[in-house]
Amino acid sequence: MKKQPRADAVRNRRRILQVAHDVFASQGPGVPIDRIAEQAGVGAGTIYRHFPTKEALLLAIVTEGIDRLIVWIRELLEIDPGNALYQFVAGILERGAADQGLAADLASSGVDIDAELPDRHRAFHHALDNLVAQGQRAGTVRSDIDGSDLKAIIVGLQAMQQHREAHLDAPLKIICDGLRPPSAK
Amino acid sequence: MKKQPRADAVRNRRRILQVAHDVFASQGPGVPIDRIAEQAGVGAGTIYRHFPTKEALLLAIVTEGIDRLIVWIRELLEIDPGNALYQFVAGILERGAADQGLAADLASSGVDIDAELPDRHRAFHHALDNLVAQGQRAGTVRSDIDGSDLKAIIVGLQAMQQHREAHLDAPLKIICDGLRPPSAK
Amino acid sequence: MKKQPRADAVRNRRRILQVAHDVFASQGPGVPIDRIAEQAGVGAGTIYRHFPTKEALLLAIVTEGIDRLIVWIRELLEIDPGNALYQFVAGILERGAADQGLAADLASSGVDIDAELPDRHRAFHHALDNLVAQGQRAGTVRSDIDGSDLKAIIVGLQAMQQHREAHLDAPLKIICDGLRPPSAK
Amino acid sequence: MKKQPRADAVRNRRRILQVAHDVFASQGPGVPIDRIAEQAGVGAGTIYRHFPTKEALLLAIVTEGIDRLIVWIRELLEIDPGNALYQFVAGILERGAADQGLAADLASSGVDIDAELPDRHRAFHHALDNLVAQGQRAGTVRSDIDGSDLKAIIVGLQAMQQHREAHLDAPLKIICDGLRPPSAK
DNA sequence: AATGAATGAGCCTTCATTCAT
DNA sequence: GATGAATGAAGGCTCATTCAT
Repeated sequence: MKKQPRADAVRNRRRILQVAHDVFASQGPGVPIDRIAEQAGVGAGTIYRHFPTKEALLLAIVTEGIDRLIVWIRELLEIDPGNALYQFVAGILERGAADQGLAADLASSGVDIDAELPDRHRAFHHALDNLVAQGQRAGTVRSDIDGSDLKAIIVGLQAMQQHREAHLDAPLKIICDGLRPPSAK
Repeated sequence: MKKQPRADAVRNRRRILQVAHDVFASQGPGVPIDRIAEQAGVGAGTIYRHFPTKEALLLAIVTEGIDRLIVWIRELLEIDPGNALYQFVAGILERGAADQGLAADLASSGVDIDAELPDRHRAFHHALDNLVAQGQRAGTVRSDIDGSDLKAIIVGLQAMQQHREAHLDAPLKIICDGLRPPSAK
Repeated sequence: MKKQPRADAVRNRRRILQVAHDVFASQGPGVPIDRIAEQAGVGAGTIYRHFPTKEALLLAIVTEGIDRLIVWIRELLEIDPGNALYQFVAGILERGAADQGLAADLASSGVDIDAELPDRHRAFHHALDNLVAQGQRAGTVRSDIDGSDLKAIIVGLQAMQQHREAHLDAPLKIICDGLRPPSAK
Repeated sequence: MKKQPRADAVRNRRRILQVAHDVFASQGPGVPIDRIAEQAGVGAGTIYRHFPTKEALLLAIVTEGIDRLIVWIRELLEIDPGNALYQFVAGILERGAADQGLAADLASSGVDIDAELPDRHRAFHHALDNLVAQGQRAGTVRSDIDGSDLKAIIVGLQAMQQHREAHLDAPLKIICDGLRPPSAK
């Protein structure tokens, strides 16, 4: 039987993930591991005990981000299936979209997230398909798109959010309007 | 009177810019200068003769990209002011708009393009304002947006194009529809 | 409370300082860091862990050298204030005063030691002033000079020692005789 | 029979020597050849046509400096053999001692001038021997020194001059007094 | 388990020297 | 002969990763 991990080890792992998340989100994936260790108040070696590689750490963070998104989508759908997609899209721009700015950076640095995390990939796409489908069922979303298209839109939104120079209210409106069925405008 | 640069130097400079463009576009700004030198068939020193810094090389490439976009916008406006914006948006997704994918990478690696290239920044924004305004004058573009909003959209489009997993026809349609005036849908 | 540094780190730091001292003294400050690392049996990175910059390493060495000189002056003054200056001057030529030969090299390579190490500068000048003043009080040193003049003399002596082709007995005698008060010759 | 060198070639050679002299004297021997070329208004290749190596250029400069010193010594001896040495020593500190600061730098960078320029070495030592001997004959210089000792003194003076922080009047007095015969003080 | 020192490959950049124009 | 572009070998420094403590 697997030994229970020590309490402090668990605490360290969480702390590292949180700190790494913040640091990477604010300074990009280029930050040295040592800086994260310092911020987290642990030794560099400790990080490597929990994550075999810097890339593994990054993937862990992205995984958490995706999981959060999936949960969030589920919540939104439970409350208001017809508007869930619009709330989701707006939310991406408002809050922790930084999570996934990381994803973009990672991607552009040659890491193929979908290949590294096939299960999350599937789960995420499933959630997105759902999000779109329920909106279509409610008649609030145009019928000629699916989850993949939404994925692309999300990627775009995250890029906007990362390089934003000003308010993104108008771009958001453009996207939302574009997502509605022809009759609804 | 300043002597004109030597023919071979000019050729090399062009070759370096082209190769660097391709390499950076496909592998991000992290690629070592040596790799570009190798690809271009020149010594690393030669690159540094033409560009004092790796960053300078990157900026030169981005500058060229922006200039091309500006020219392109002008051409589109001359031919068909009402649809120019839509052709532009579609074109970004089609052709190797990786020019600016670079810009995004650069930005995320800490270089502030707008600050480094203030004149291009202005010129580009001017062109975008124009693109939007003429569309609005023709009645083909919604009236509550301006060039800044288009800039954000472009950033998003480029991100989509860079991380594309599948066709982007639907996302493009979404954006274009969203850009049209309410009545036009 | 700050943890005390690890034993091996301390050992390495000392070893690096010693090796660097010798190597720089014998080959000038131009030697690559890698060579010092090699000589010291450590990786280049280890040197940079202890000294953030090559220049910092050089300054650390010079600092140690100056400190040694200051201590030495104090000792000489305690034993025989009247002759301390002469013993000091002679000692510079005898022992491996290459400490400061380094200083000269450094200076000629654009590093302003006095500006980088203002406290050592002051302390050293203070010691030199003392050395001269006590000799003057004892009547063994001419009265129209001060510590600054001695500093210049030392610089000269070190240069002689570094470029020496033959015995320096006579030059030393010249200097010592020149330092005595008129009556004493 | 050897072709006459072209007039412009001669002019270039002189110009390079002069510029290189000034630049090296003021910025040390570390300055890139290209900078000298630029200052001299010639291409880097031109320097290499005249001097096979950077070191060769440095040696040429030093050679000229030594030759100037030799001539100067001869002149001083013709005018006032008894005081020539003192005028020489004082002159080193006043004027173009920078010539030879170079020599010191060169030496510390591993070039053995005496070995590279054996004839100048001999000639210079001969001149120094003369300078001392004639002073001794006139009774103005102590009898227990020779040209080699003076060489060391010169090396020291040049070092002083290069690192001077303040007036060198006192150090000069010290040296001169030390050079006089016991009775003369 | 944690620590943080050590490692060493790799990157950007410089510059003496060569060579095509 | 002159030019200045091209070369490529180093050098300083960083940082992911390993390992002794």
